[in-house]
Formats: sequence, C-alpha cells, structure tokens
Amino acid sequence: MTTLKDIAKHLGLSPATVSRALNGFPEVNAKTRELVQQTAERLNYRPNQFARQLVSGRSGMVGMIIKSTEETYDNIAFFQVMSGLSTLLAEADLDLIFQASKDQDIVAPYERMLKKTSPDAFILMGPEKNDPRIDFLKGKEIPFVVHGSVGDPDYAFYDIDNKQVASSVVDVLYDLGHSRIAMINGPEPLNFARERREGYLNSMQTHGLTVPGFAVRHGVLTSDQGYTSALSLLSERRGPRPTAIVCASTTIADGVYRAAKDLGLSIPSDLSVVAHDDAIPEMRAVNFEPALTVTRSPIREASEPLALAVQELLKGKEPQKLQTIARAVLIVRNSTAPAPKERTEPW
Amino acid sequence: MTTLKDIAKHLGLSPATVSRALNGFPEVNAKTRELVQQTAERLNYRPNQFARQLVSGRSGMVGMIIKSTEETYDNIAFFQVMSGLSTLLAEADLDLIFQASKDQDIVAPYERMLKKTSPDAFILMGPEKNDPRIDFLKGKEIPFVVHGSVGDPDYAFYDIDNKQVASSVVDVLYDLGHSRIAMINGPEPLNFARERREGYLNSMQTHGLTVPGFAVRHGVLTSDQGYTSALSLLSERRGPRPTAIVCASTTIADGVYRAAKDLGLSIPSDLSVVAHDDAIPEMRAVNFEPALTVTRSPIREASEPLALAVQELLKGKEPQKLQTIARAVLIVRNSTAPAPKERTEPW
DNA sequence: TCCCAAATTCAAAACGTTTTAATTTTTTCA
DNA sequence: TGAAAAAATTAAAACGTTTTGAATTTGGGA
Repeated sequence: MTTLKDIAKHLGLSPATVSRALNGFPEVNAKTRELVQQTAERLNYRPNQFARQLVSGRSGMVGMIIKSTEETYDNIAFFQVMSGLSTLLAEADLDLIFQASKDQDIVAPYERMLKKTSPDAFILMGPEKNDPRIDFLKGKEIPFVVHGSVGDPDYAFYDIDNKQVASSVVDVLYDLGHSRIAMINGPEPLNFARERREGYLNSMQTHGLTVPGFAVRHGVLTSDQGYTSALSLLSERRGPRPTAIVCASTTIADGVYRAAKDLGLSIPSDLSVVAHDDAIPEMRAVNFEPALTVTRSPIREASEPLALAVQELLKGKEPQKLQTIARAVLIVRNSTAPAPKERTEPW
Repeated sequence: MTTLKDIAKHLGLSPATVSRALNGFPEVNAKTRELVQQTAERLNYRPNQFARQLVSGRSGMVGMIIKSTEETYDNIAFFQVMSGLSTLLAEADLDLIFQASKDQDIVAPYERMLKKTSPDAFILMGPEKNDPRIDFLKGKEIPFVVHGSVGDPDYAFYDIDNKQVASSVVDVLYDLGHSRIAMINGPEPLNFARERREGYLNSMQTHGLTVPGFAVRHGVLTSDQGYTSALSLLSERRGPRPTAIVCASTTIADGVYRAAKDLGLSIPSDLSVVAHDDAIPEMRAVNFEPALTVTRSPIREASEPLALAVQELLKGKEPQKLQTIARAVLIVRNSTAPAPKERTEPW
C-alpha cells in the first residue's frame, strides 16, 4: 500500500502539500499538482479511508434498519426504496448499511449500529405516532430522513399526501352515486393508514355520509388480508353491503377481487373497487381484470428525494427545508362504475 | 466524547493499560480491570471505531452488491437472504453494506466499494461461468463467500445440489410413466440453471428418453415467462406435447398452471407439473390448486451457512473447508400423476 | 536593488486507538 | 534478606490522513 508519505518522499514534498494537491485545494502550484497526481496514479495510490474517517469524524455511510417481518409487501416496497437509494447514494460516495432486526426494542439496533459503524445519517421507514426512533436520533443529533411523516414534522421527510389520496377517491365514488363506501386500510399503528382514514372520514362527512364502525378495516397489506376483510364486509351480516371498497394497496385489491368472485359479485357493476397503487412490479393495476382504478404514486420515486435530503442534511441544511410531499394521481380504469340503482341508500 | 486517554488520566493509568483492561487482556490486575470498567461505564465511554479500524486495518463490514434488475423474483430471493444475513452478521458485530448497481461493468461497483468502505469480505450471489467478480476478488485477496457455485470451486460457498434437484424430479416422472418431459429453466447464464439442465439431460438419457431442443426453455423466473414458455411447449406445433413440465420455480409453475387452464388441459390428469421451491412467501406451493409437487429447499436457509462462512474466513480458515451443498427434499403433492395412457410414446 | 504582498510549501499536531519493548512492582523461594 | 521470576504497568511508536500556523519562495513595483 502506498501512502501519502510515500508520494511525498518520492517527490521531496511534504505530505501536507500532497494531500492538498490531491484534494483540489486552490493554494497549490499547478505544476506541483500535476506532478503529484501523476505520481499518485503511477504508484497506484488509494487513500486510506480509515485515516480519513478518523480525522474527519465522518464515516460516509447511511444506516437503514427494518424490523424483520414476514410481510412480503413491506419487504418488496422497502427493497425498492433501498435499491434506488443505494444507487443514488453511491454516486455521492455514500454507502448504505442495511440491517434487518428481530429486536423487540426498536431503538436498540440503531444504538448498536451507531456504536459499531457510526453512520453519518439514518433513513427511517414507516414512522408511527410518537416514534421512539425519532426521539432517539434527535437526542443524539444524528441527521435522519423519514420515508413517511407524522403530525407536523420538524424533520426531513418524503411522503405522499395520504389524506388527499383517500379523500379524492371518496369524492370520485360519491360523484358516481355511491354512498356506502368501505375502506380496507393498512396497519393501524402506521401513520399513513391513520392519515388515509382521516381523509376518508373527512370526505365522507363532507358529503353527509355515515360511516359505521365496521366499514373501516385495518391490517397488513396482503392479498389474504384483503380477501378476508372483503368477505366480511360483503357478507351483509351487519347491514347492507358496501357498493364500493377503497383499498390501501393493489395487493389488498387482489384479495377483494377474489372475494367478489367467490360471492358472485361482479366488478364494477355490483361493486366498485379503488386502490392506492405504489406501483410495485408484482401486482400491476393494469393487469387486473377489470383494470383497476387507482391513485398512483410509485414508491420507488421516494428514493430520489430521500437521497437528496440526506446529502443536503450532511451539508448542514436545516431539516425543515427538506420536506417533500408528493401528490398521487388518480387513474380511472374499469373497476369503478355508477352505484347500482337499487342500492344507493346510505348506511 | 470520552476517550481512552480521558479514562487513563482520570485513574492515573496509562492508555495502554486501559485499553487492555477493556479488551480483556489477561495481564491486567483484576482490581485495575474492575476499576477501569466501572469508570468507562460511568463516563459513558464508546470506543472510536475509526481509530480502531485505522490500526487494525479492518472495517468490520461485509459487502453485498447486486445488479439493479426489474426481476421481482430475484429481488425477493435476494432480500430474503440479505435480511437473514444481516441479522446473523450483526450478532458477530459485522455490518452489511448493500448496493444495487446499474453499472454495465459488473466488477466496477466492487472496486468502488473496496476503495470507499473497504469491506473485509464480500458475499456474491448468482455466479456465472468464468465470473469476473470471482477473479477480481481472488486477485485482491479479499475473502468472499458465494451463494451458488460454478464447476469445481476452490472458494467458500453455499449451494444446493442442482443436478440432483433436476434429476430426482425426472426420475419420479419417469416412474409415473412419463416420457415426454419438458423443462422451463432459469436464465441461461446462471450456473444453477446450467446444472439443472445437465441433471435433467443426464437423467433423461439414463432412462433412454430423447430430448428435442425445444423441450428446454431458459428465461427469467417470472409467472409470465412460465406462461409463454408453457403455451409454446403445449402448442403441439413441433410435435406431440409434453405430458410433464419441470419448472425452475413456483412462479414459473404459476404461469404453467395459467397456460394449462387457458388451453383446457387439466393438472395432473393431462399434464404433470413439478417445480423447485425456494419457499419464497409470495408463491406458496401448497396454495396451488392442485397443490404443487416440488423439490424444496428454502432459499432463506442460505443465510446461516453464508454468515458462518464469512466469520470463519475472517478468522483465517481456508475457503475450501467452507463449502456447503444442501440437498433439496422431494415433496409429492397433487400436481403429479401417471402419464395419460394414450400419450406415453417418447419424442 | 529592495521591499511587500501574494503564492507556495512545510513542520508539527491532531484524530483515538493498539501494540511493542522496556520498566517497574510484586511475589516467590532459598 | 536478597535475588530471581512473575506480574503489572508504562512510554512511545504506529496506523495514514487532514489541518493549523509558520516559514519560505516568488513576483511586482518603486
């Protein structure tokens, strides 16, 4: 391994000058710089990152931790974001440290990683209300960016306008004459699910539509969850069935389609279905039969703003100025239709 | 930040003794050690990893790089392995650096990561014949473990016995009276696919069964790929259709089921289907209708031997002694049946 | 030719550990 | 009591950078 000193000795210069020459400092003579660069090249010099880190106090890494989970949907979505992120960060010479943790204490793996690798920043996914990870990182003054957001955040984040996602969908269904609109939502603790429920409830109320408790379901984003929830919603055990169902994901919608089929209900004439579409490649809304009406916002598009925010944070920019809220676009396909004439009375 | 020196000064000791006390060296007095440990605790001492790395020359990281790809199946499988790996490595205080790369040159991202973060080892997935990554890492003398294997490897790896996977399946089908057995395999360049083809061809030959060129298909592990390949195989354009199809994955089998349905062929009476089952949670063989006969070997079980091998390599063990070959187990379900009586003549 | 400012370069310190070789202290045993 | 052996501790060097503050060289103008 050739070191800075080797080059310096080779050229009769001091390590200081060599360091500056290679790092593009302005005060070094053009000829000297040229010479140093050539020699570095020739001796195949590679700066020792450990030494750099020691003096700079920075690792050049970004940490990303998830709970080990069996939920495929979460994993796929996570992987999409992470892949894009790693590619973009690499261009800025940042590396991504990944860990899946089974720890009950959700902060513990952050502490461990901080002790072990000292990432310069973290990226958090799926924040919950009063998320202890956020308090922890704020306390330690470690920069972090959140995919998602809770409340009125003072941290850097990327999120979609979840209230809008839900309310716009209700509006569309209302305009089609639906008044019994149910919702199969994501996991209760996750903030995006809460926001969507709120958007849904607001819009229902605005249109003067009642919402019985059983009309909103929470659960993981899987086809099976969609299937069982839909079966239950459509069973008429607790009153007339909904004429439209709003789904948290295309996987949920898949389950709803299966349930409808099993019950002999046809989409969209008996039942309208709408979903939010994260555009994960394994469950494409256009491939549904009939093609699925969605609010679309590809989850992989989170990578770029997240990567950018990390870089800006590391340059010292305030987190409050690094907040992105994307709007989903409504795409009407064939899973929505006017409410059946004989079934328009509200709950 | 409290440092070793702080503690030393605090106690009137030398940094050397403090270092040894904390790192469990035997030559330090029991009372001194006790005292040092308490003080370290009290001052909330956290060793600076950068300094450690500088002197030890080790980063305590393991690199993992994949090609950015749209292939969902690959991503899911990869993520499963990676998640397990990260959890196991964390227990040994190793962190995982992940990168998805779009680079055409498949070695370039390894060079970059090596320069940037100096992982102590790499984990490689999906080796190909004459894989340049392997030569590169051997040349640099960086330890690495491969998921998969090529030829007669002198490196550490975990793999399943792919020839056995394919040949055992052919044997079973032969015993059921099948003689026209086709195969929808993985991507041609990947070694696991080559091995399986070889196992398949060997077994066919052993039983004196001819294999026309069109009977073996290569492609990505997706349902659509399975669908189109199966349609083509079952079309009878180039001779009588196969009575059995061997699939590289459950996703492929899913496509085959769809094709059979569209052609009005019933499984297993018209067509037997067998697949290799990596046990990814999104496509469970038991949930097929009829339940799918498989050779099963959960891909997530790769994590443990891989993690172990990395640790042993870092301790200096020879790679040749860290080779694991797992056997898949055959699980017969309802997608296989005796060949239809009128269709037993070979190709 | 001389002086001053600007342009370069340098020596040394710093980052926080681990490790080597030397030194001091304690223990053992005659 | 003293010498030798064993145990415990230390000072200093090393890892390879970056950065600070000082020193040297160069160039321009009088």
